[in-house]
Amino acid sequence: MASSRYETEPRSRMADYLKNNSDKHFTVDDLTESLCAQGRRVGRTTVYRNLERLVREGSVQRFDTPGAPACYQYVSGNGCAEHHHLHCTSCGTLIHVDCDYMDELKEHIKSEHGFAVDAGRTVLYGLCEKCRDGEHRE
Amino acid sequence: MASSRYETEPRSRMADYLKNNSDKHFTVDDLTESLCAQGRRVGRTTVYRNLERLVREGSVQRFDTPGAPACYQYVSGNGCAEHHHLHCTSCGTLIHVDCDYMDELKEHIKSEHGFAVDAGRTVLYGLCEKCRDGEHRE
DNA sequence: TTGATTGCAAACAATTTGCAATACT
DNA sequence: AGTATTGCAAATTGTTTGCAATCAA
Repeated sequence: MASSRYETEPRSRMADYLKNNSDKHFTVDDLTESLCAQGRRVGRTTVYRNLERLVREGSVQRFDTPGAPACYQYVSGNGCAEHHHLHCTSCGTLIHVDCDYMDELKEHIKSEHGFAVDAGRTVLYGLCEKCRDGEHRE
Repeated sequence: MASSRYETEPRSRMADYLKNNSDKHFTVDDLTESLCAQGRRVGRTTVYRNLERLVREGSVQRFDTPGAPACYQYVSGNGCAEHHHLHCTSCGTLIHVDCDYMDELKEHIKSEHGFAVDAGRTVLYGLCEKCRDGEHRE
């Protein structure tokens, strides 16, 4: 199941960086820039390819927001595939939700609507607390 | 609030077509082709622009699937902004879910997690009944 | 007639691919 | 040495924009 053959410097540096900043999410360009800022330069193509791989392996989640470039964020390996994610459309914050309600929901949708929700692929969009407050003030 | 000034033939034909096929979803190219097949040709740009407008006005919903072109589908004006949608990642079918469970969920997420889900923008991805059966047989 | 709409062609932006140079084991 | 990986440049793809011609009011 392991898809790596060689352990390369750019890839491990990418993985480390994402893991050490697991509270943030990055576009390919963000990441490329950050990695280059560490000293050795890394090509954008490589970042694309390794992110794709990390997503496939499950340690990184990809978020697609309509017009913008995709965002990537480290997810703590196990667990994230089962719970849902909330993504704030305003500030981009990602919230992990792991509670019974979600499980019940999944169960309900399966039994009542015959549909098997893929929690790992599903993101609920909306506004986080902070951004909702912000809107009021405007 | 009405954003139309002139009523044009391409636009009304588009709207009609979408409404008359509200059980299906279309990419810009699908739609352009179908409209051209009706006789008078319509430019892709026009389709883009009018879809954008219909989405803004709320009569059409837009779905973004990662790599693929966006899909558009007529939604019966009122109501669709409040309920959730299930999108089958295999066959592309769109299912409208309007039941108490979802409302409760929204309520729960708001009170427990401080997050206001935007149902209109949120799509739950997974497999519909038909496609799940299909997978078993393979 | 005035202003909105159309649609072509060109511009853009995100991502992918071909391929020679390079790094890993 | 042999194979995977890198990274540039070029190609693709979905979408947007400039602008002159056309259409609705």
